[in-house]
Amino acid sequence: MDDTRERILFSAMKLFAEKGYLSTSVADILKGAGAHSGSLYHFFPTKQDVLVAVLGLYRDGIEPMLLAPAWDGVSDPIERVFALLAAYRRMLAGTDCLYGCPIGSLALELHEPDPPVRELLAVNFSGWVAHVQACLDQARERLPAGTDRRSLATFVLTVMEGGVMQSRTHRTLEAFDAGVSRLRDYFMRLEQAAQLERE
Amino acid sequence: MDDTRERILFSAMKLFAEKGYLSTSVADILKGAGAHSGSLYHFFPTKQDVLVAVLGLYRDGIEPMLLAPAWDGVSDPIERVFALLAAYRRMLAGTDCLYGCPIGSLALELHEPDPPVRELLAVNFSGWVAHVQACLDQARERLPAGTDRRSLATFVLTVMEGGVMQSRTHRTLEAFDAGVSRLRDYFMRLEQAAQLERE
DNA sequence: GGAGCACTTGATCGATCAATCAAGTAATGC
DNA sequence: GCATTACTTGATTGATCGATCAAGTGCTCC
Repeated sequence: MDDTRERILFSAMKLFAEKGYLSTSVADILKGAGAHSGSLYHFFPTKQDVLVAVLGLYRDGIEPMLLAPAWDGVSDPIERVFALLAAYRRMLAGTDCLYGCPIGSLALELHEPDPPVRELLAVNFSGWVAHVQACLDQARERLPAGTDRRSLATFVLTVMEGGVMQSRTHRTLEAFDAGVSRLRDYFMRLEQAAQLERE
Repeated sequence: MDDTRERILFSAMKLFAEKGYLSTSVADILKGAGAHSGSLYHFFPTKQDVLVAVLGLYRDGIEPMLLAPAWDGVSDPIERVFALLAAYRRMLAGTDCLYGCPIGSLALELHEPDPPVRELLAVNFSGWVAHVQACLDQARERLPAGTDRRSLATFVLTVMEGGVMQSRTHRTLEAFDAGVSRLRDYFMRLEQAAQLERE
């Protein structure tokens, strides 16, 4: 079959998200893919190259797999930011707070990742932040003058990842919801301040 | 010697923070401690029990090892919150953004930790949040009436952990600093709002 | 001084790991 | 119809893992 490479890739993606990179053995990946070790090593020089390919899938999937469904029917740029956070909340809620953001998990699991891996983790974060910043840029006039929108977009990712981490640990949505509520409050105050500026 | 147990414990603490739990072998711990496997297994039934003991050290060390030095000479309760964040910033800066919060790293590395481990991770987070909330309670009158101070304290940990994660990945303090700046801005606006309320 | 206990030493175990490789199959190009 | 290339199969390798254990050391208490 021609799709062996893809079956291996998606099996690895699933397992890395569920059990992490180190706890997933090559044998696990092969079992999930219905393939044999020779096939995996035909397509990928090492296990780490499988990870690199998986991180590439995430990078390329941000728009079509994550943002498109999350933003379906949501046009307001600031609401889109919170719709994205709501998508992560659904992921947490749908897995009893077991799985949140696979990139964040891998980023902290791999303490000193080889350059290509760290690069791809960083690219995934940057891509996410860039899309959020595009929303903020669109809502530029609703934010106080001089707002550092790149910094604010980074902050949104910070709140998401920090919330996911705590919610996974406590197995409760409380920390994630607290983060989103506080971010809501912050945005509300920013919009209020911008409103006052305009008067 | 009587301190073998302690040497093992502190060697494990150091290595878990540097390389994570899974990437640290029992042999690594023994080498760092100058001990032999029989000694380790005399004091701890399994490697996981070493982790449990290390997490206990962190839990008991929050006040004397983390807060006391961070808050030395800082009495204002809200400044204490940011002094704590500054301590983490120093940790990041002093290690080229390699090491941030060991609890956060372990929390995301161990995807489905055994109950005692997850419990101790959660207890560490809760203890940290409780101390921050104590600061906020002290500054109660400087915050808007009805502010959920527990939620706000959780938010502070969220910002710290999310910032550390990104800064470690990018090997840059930018994301961490962005988070702290935004949190500063948020607190400033909260204090302003409380000020207006009082008039 | 001897029994009992706490702890150390280090060889060793079976399991599991990522990775290799020779042999085999099937499709393509000429 | 033959050679070439792409891919599959699965046994196997050596390394490393957490954990065990029998033997030994040295202290304490009576």
